[in-house]
Amino acid sequence: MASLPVLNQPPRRSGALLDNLARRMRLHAESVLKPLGLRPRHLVALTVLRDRDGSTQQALATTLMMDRATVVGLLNDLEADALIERLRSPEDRRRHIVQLTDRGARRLAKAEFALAGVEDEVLAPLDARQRATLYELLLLAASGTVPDCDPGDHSPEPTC
Amino acid sequence: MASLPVLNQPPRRSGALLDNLARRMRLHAESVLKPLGLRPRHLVALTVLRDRDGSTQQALATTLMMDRATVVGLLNDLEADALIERLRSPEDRRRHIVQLTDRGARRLAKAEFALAGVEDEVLAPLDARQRATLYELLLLAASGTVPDCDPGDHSPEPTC
DNA sequence: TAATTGGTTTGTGTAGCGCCAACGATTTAT
DNA sequence: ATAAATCGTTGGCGCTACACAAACCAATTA
Repeated sequence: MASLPVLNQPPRRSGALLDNLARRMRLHAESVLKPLGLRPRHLVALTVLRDRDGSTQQALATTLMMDRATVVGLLNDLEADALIERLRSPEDRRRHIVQLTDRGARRLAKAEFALAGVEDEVLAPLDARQRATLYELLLLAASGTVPDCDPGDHSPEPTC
Repeated sequence: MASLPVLNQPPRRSGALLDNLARRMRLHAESVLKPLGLRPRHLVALTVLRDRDGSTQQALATTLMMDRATVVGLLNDLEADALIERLRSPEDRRRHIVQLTDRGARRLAKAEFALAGVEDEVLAPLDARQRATLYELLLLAASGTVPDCDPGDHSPEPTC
């Protein structure tokens, strides 16, 4: 043991703050999303689908850590709006392959664009670089991967 | 506009990821917190109180962005367990000053310690430094200071 | 005295989700 | 061929958490 003098402090878990921040974001997001026919839950699914397109529903449930039944309901909503498609897998015809449609991608982009104000309000104390860092940390934590390391990389360490 | 070539990409809002991550954390945290007689919502309040001890309930509601009535319920739970105290403010005896008790601080530390496993699971892809960064960003965003706004201002427009 | 404010209680409504059970369709194991 | 397991689907039950509104007391301010 060499150099970690951080034993006296309480651990300072992020869970609670995460909870609070998510609630606040959600609260404001709802009204912004409503004109687009979306609810926060849908945005979660779409966001994941953008990076994990062509997933099985099962795989989706695993990534999202959600019950299968819940995912089904989610996808029903999205499919009813033609934002995603369900295709039968050729290899195993029990499976459904979930595909983001063009319409879905466009809607997602539109929603994210519309959410600028919400983020500005909730993440007000954070400057642009801090927000970028936050996003990267969240993405890393959520999916374990950084899809494409873009040039605007502000992460504190060279993960990519 | 000088050096950021990031205009073609979708905005990549953090909201959805925040939502998902918070849900996952919460899901695991519930079972860990139950033996301690706490629920996630309580931990949120305690965590904020650690940094904003001696706040008015109104101030608490503002920082947490919660309805006053909801905060009352929260504090009722905590006070029933002697984790916080409500003291009348000497200056304005209408107000209640919320104070974290020793018991409350100890309970919070205990809870955070117990949540180590949960965070390890949910934030697995993040190393210690990244987690620290995440916590700092979350805390900054959460307790983000409405200092210039005079306390009497409840108007819906964020003019300040 | 009247109006306002901080906190409290109660009730109504909603969103989101976990969990379980049952079912068709399909695949795999025996 | 028959049985078992798997994927998606539907429906139902229950729970947490919260917003919102109304009405109230106590204390402060006009």
